[in-house]
Amino acid sequence: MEKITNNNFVTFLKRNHLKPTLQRFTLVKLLFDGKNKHFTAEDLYEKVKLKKNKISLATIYNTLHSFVEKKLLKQVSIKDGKTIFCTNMSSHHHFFNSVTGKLIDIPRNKIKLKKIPNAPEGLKIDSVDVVINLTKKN
Amino acid sequence: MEKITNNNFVTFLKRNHLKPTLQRFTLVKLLFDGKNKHFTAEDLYEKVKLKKNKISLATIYNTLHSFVEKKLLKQVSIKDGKTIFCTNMSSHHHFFNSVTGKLIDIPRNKIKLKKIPNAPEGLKIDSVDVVINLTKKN
DNA sequence: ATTTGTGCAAATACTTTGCATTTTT
DNA sequence: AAAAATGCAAAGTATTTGCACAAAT
Repeated sequence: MEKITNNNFVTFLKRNHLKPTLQRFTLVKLLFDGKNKHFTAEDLYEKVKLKKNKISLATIYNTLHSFVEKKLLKQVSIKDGKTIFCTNMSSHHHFFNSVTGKLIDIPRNKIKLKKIPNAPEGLKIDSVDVVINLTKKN
Repeated sequence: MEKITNNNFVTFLKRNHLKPTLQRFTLVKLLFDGKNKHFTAEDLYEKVKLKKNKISLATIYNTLHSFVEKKLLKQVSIKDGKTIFCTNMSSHHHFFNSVTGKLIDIPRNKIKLKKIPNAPEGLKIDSVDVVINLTKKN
C-alpha cells in the first residue's frame, strides 16, 4: 500500500477524482500511513477527535463509501451486523473473532477455493468473500 | 426441513425450550412451511401485518435471535450491512445479488474449500461463510 | 452564471434493553 | 407465592439524505 504524505496527498486525491479538501486530507493521513488497518466509521471518528480535529460522522461515512467506490478501501460485513473497513486492498480473506469483534487478515494463498459455481444468467462474479468465524476454544 | 403445522408446533417449540406463545406460533407458521427462505426482520414484520396480526418488531428481532441460538435459523451478513435470516440449515454458501439485495443459496458441494488456515491460539473455528458477490454483466 | 461537488444537521433505519405483565412451578 | 420467561415501548446505535454553501467551468 502506498503511503500518503503532505507532499503527495493532493496528487493522490486528484488521481482518484476527489477534491483535496481539509477533511479528506485529515482522513487520508490517518488511513494511508503504510500500515494495514481494520476500523469502523465510529473508530475513525474517535481518532479524528483525539487529534482535536472535527469532522462529522456523516462526512466520515460518505468519505469512506466514496473511497470504497474508488477501490481505495474494502468494506466487510460480519456476523454481528457491523460494517468494518479495511485498508488492505490485496486479495485476501478474514478471520472474525466473535469474542473481540476484530478481524484478522488471511492472505489469499492460505485459502484455496476450488469449484466456484457460475454466476446466474445476466450477472457476473464481482468478488468472493470468505469469513472464518472464530469462538473461544471450549 | 421440517414443516410445522398447528398439530406439532407446540411440540416443536417445547423441544427447543421455547414457550409456545401466540406470537411464536404465528412466526413459526410463516417461517417453517417447508420452503427455504431468506428474509430480514422487517420483511417478516410486513408479512405479519399482511395477515392482520400484530407483533412488534422488537419481538420479531428477539424471536429471530433466539431461533438462531437454538440453531433453527442462520444469520448472514452481507456487503450492504443488512442482516438476512435463512431457514436453510444445511451447510451451504451464498450468492449475493447486489442489484436486488437478494441471496441465492449455493449447496455446500458446489464450493470446494481447500487449505483452511488454523485458528489462532485459544480460538476455534465455528463456521465458514463464503459469499460470492454478483453484479450486472457489463 | 451555471453546474458540479462538499460537509453536515437532521432524518431515517436498524437493533437492543428494561420492565410491566404473564406463565410456570 | 415466588421464580422464570415473555412482549414490546422506549432507548440506543448505525447510516443516509437533503440542502446550504463552495468550487470549478
